[in-house]
Amino acid sequence: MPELPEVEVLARYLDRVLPGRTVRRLMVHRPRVCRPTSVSAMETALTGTRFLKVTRRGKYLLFTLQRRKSGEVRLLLGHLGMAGRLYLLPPKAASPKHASVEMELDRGRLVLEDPRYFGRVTLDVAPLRRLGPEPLEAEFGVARLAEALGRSRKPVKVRLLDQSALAGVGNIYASEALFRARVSPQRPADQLSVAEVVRLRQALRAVLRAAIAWGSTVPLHWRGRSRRRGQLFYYGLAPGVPDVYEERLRVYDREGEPCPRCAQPICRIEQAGRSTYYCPACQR
DNA sequence: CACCATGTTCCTTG
DNA sequence: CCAAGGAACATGGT
Repeated sequence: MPELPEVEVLARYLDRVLPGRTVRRLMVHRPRVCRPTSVSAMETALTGTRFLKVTRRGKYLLFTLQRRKSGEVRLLLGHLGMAGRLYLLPPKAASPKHASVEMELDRGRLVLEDPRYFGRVTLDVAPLRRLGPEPLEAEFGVARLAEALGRSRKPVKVRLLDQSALAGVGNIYASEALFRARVSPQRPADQLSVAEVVRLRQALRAVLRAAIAWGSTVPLHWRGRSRRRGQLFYYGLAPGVPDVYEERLRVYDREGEPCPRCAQPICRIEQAGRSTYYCPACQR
């Protein structure tokens, strides 16, 4: 689920629903998700604060909260890891099996459901300083991408996954962007031509923007009632709804299928311990 | 049982 | 300094 577009879609949704609501109680089922912040520090810092806004940086959710009396503002970081989902539940609904953190609000509960427990909810904002530029910002020109790539001889696919070089690109969209740019994932990052960097920048932005426009690659499903009354909540895939997740991806998880451009079979290789999908004929 | 999985960090080896 | 590899985190799907 969660790369830049999915986190962006979720942040936009939460920013419509959370501002103004108060954290009544924090329930940390897995203390690890807060590290290095302690559970008690989290409780002290968050209980009684109000959401001001929800934004995104890389794959992180940024929750800005304010304490009413003092006006003190704090930042809470959320990360969905590999499989995390964040959504609102009605006040009395049962906790999901793998809820790692729940926040009881004035109406309902904000739940991080995360079967693999790789997700984070923490007051430690240090990870933000290590992030590279945002690929969708206007300032992210060819020069910025060239700068991110030019300092590394690693394969360009591996470099794209480095969050300190470029923020928000994960394993799916790295493959997809390289395919659109017709650049081989195995090319050393610092050896792309200017024309290739131009294509890759355009491809990255197109792929990410398309996924956001779609509503994320994994279709978001909304349960509950009226959107206007804030009853709506993100719940992932609804039962019986076909998973159109993969239909939009051109190469990811399509080993052996015909390339949509030249019909040669898509290849899967392993890079830095992770799968890369590409067309050896189109991408050089 | 085996192998794979949308992420990040830390550690070792060269 | 860099690159590359592995392990750890923990669970579920095929």
